[in-house]
Amino acid sequence: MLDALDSSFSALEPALLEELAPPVPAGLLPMEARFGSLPVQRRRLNARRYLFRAGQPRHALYLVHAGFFKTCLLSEDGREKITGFRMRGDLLGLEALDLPNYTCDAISLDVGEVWEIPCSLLRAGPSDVTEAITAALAGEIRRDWHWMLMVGTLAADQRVAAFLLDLSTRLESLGFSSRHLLLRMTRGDLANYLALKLETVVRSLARLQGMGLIRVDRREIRIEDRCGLQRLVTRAHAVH
Amino acid sequence: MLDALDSSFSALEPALLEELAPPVPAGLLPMEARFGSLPVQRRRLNARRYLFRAGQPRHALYLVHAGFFKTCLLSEDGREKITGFRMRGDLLGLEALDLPNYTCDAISLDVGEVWEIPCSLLRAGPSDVTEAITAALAGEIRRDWHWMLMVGTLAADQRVAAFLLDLSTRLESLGFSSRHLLLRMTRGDLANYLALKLETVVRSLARLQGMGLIRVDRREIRIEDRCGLQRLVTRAHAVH
DNA sequence: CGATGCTTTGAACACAATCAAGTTGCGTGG
DNA sequence: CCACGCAACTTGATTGTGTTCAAAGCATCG
Repeated sequence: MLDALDSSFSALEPALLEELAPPVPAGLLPMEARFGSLPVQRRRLNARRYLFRAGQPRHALYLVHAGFFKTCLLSEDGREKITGFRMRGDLLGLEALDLPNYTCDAISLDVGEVWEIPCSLLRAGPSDVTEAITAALAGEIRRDWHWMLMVGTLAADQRVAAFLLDLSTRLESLGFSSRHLLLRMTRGDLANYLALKLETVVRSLARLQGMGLIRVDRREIRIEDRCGLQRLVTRAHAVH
Repeated sequence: MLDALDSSFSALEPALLEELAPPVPAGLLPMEARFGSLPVQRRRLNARRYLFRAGQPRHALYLVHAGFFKTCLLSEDGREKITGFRMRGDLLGLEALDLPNYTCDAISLDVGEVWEIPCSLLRAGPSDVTEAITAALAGEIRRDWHWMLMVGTLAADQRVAAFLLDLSTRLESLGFSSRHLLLRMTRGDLANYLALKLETVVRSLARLQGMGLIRVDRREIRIEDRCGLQRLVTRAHAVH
């Protein structure tokens, strides 16, 4: 269980962080180029730490530089929902940009580093910063809408396949391998995100492996037949 | 079928539009106050018209002043998804604010009026306009996330109940009755939005009526027991 | 080691989807 | 005005996918 609010720094070996933030094809990410020169504070986190929680006062935005995070919604009656997995180049806290407090939890899935972008910098910043933020906001909306489309129209196996393809694409754009994925989240997290049950995700992965589309070994996924996955998703019987 | 792109003006009786945009409790909506003084073009639409389509060049944002709209995503392989129902005070086109083209379709559900906000106005406008846009973007993200939570954690009846409660709240804030709802969308649209099938929505509405929570007469819904609806939603067995 | 958290697998069940008629309401045209 | 056609809606019977419940397997780490 995650019950400790621990935002303390931790001594991470530089080599480890390097591995988590390999040089991307284009060098620095656009967002990093924009903020790297500014006086942003860098914060390192261990795995399974809250970066922030819903309700806390929001005095900054966070740019993920290394590691992986999940953002979660928690309703009053205890229902929980992962709204997204965030990685290098993603901004955390965007959804509360017009509010004094965060409205979701942000939790690290492994060791990571974030750059803290104070609000003052956003308000007074040059217009290209404002534009970048607007783009990030609009991009999040488009991402959410595609999630809606996926969950609303695809069956379990297709959702899992679509997730793997999307993750593969995102990782590739960050300079990681697109064939060989290392899932940072548990099966339970994955199920929650895809609006399925843990057991269903397990069985879907097993079925995809049975079809020869992927190879599963614990948290490691090897994509054997990308086109086959794509076909599985698109030739949707519009099931479910 | 909606196959005609018709953005032409139509002669609507002023009285009809008045009825669709009653005086809200606070008078003018915040958004309207902000843009009402500026030289925005007003456009009237009949029912079932495309305001814009995915792929079209985006030269404006639209503020809904009267009527109801839906925004839809359409995947290449033909899957369709309604991403939201939009009403007075909502902005259309937000999700493409950083792109040259729209990424969704916006369709009127009945006669309506939108105010066209050209991009130039957004870029050069005063900072309070920028802030309002940011707030609208962040608000859309929060709305989408709550949709995810709902669809990911609630069973069919609960989703329908949650939808009715949300609609009731939104309509009330616009000066409409919160007890007596007139659905502007078909059962099919509703089902699509809630990630259910048409028949399931019909049966859910029938069940809610059977429980004495609502009264259904075609597109008219009377909320008989708001608390009961709320309880149905919150005391979620975390089903599904 | 034993403890814990995560994952896998099996069997039974339930909810929503599917398939198939009908019905209702509404606009159109005879 | 009624007859027609069509789209939206309702209802029933059946099926199937994903859930639920239960138990066991397997890593990691104190």
